[in-house]
Amino acid sequence: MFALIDCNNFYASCEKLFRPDLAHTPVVVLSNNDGCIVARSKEAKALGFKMGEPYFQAKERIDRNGVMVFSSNYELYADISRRVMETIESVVPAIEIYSIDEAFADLRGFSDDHALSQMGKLIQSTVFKHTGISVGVGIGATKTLAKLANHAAKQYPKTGGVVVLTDKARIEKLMRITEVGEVWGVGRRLSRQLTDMGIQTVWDFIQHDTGSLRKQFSVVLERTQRELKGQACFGLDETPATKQQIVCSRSFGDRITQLDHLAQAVATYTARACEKLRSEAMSAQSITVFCRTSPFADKEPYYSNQASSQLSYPSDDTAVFLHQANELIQRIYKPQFRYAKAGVMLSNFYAPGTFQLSLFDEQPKDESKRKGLMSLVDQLNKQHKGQVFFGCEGISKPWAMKRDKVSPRYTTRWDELPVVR
DNA sequence: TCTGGGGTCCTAGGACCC
DNA sequence: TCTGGGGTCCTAGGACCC
Repeated sequence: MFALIDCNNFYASCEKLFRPDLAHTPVVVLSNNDGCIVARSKEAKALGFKMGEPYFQAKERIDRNGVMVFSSNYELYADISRRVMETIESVVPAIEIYSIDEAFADLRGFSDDHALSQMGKLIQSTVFKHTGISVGVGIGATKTLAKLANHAAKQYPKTGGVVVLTDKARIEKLMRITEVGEVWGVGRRLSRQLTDMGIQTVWDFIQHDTGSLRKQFSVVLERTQRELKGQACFGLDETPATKQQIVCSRSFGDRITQLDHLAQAVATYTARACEKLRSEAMSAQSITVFCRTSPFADKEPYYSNQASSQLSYPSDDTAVFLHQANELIQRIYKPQFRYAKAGVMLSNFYAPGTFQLSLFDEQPKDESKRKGLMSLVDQLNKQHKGQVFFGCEGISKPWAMKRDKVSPRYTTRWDELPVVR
């Protein structure tokens, strides 16, 4: 048995946590650069604001309806997420953290519906008591069924936010009224293709012949169908797999035209990507740099390009990658464009000591001094982000992203603690 | 004027090996 | 007349997730 625990309107709920005055106010949270709406409180949902809606298009309706707007504050959300996950972990035998606001739990050994339902309610009330965040809990024989149950828990308030999906008749009833596009693993594209084939509901979908489903689509969709029929294809991953790539990219607050600004931005992203790399205790051999103009500006020409390079042996040294990144951005920069976004991708990872040199490779230099320097830089920046940085990252950063409406980092900065009067 | 960021997995096809 | 079979590795592209 699996449970899927999902925080309700997570980012919006985090913002409300320290603002009791906003308890019944509609709240939306914007993506990086204050671009799109990425989270909505239930009041904002009721007003019809959509996920992914561009802020500038919604702004007039936001003002008119007295909606409170926040820039995203990931430092806050990550800390609240950690508290939620730790609480769930203290109640259930094992969990897999699936995203910042979701976790699967293993409920093996719980025999009857009543016990499962009690467990779901216990998770819900404990998380709320410890963190102030409300969650929905869906329980089923497979992960995909737990997801479906969770969807029902959110959709139907009468459930109280906890749904146990084990009873055959109940499963059929739910599947007959749920569109196939709601299923975990069926996105926009597949959903349209399936509807075109006459498969509208989840129930239609599980009646379809498994073999032909695999032939026409892929093994991925076959597994999804099997999971919905109660055959578990996915287990609980308690230890997160080691990353295979690290990406750091941002849209700019203002368009960039100058090469030195673009190079500064790329250097900043490179430094951040290397920091993440070291926190994974990995080294990378490849780096890709990309930049592009806005795909939405139809009055100006579109340009997008990328370039990669390979080190002769893997590294986790920021200076090594900064050098590469600078060469790469010089290669793809063209002066006549207004750049909207750039990014850096690290790949080809090796754990320490696992890289195989070839007969004619030079022995890598002794890097222990560099390692010490990098770990010191990481330590200092952990205490206070941006405390130490490379000069090529720039100082004034005129291209930095917009976050005009960011709330205090209430739980992770001494000077931003909430004040009670 | 203004449209996010960071990931994973699978498949098909090409290059190459014996 | 007759033109193999079996395999790996890599990459690009497409789908999905939050």
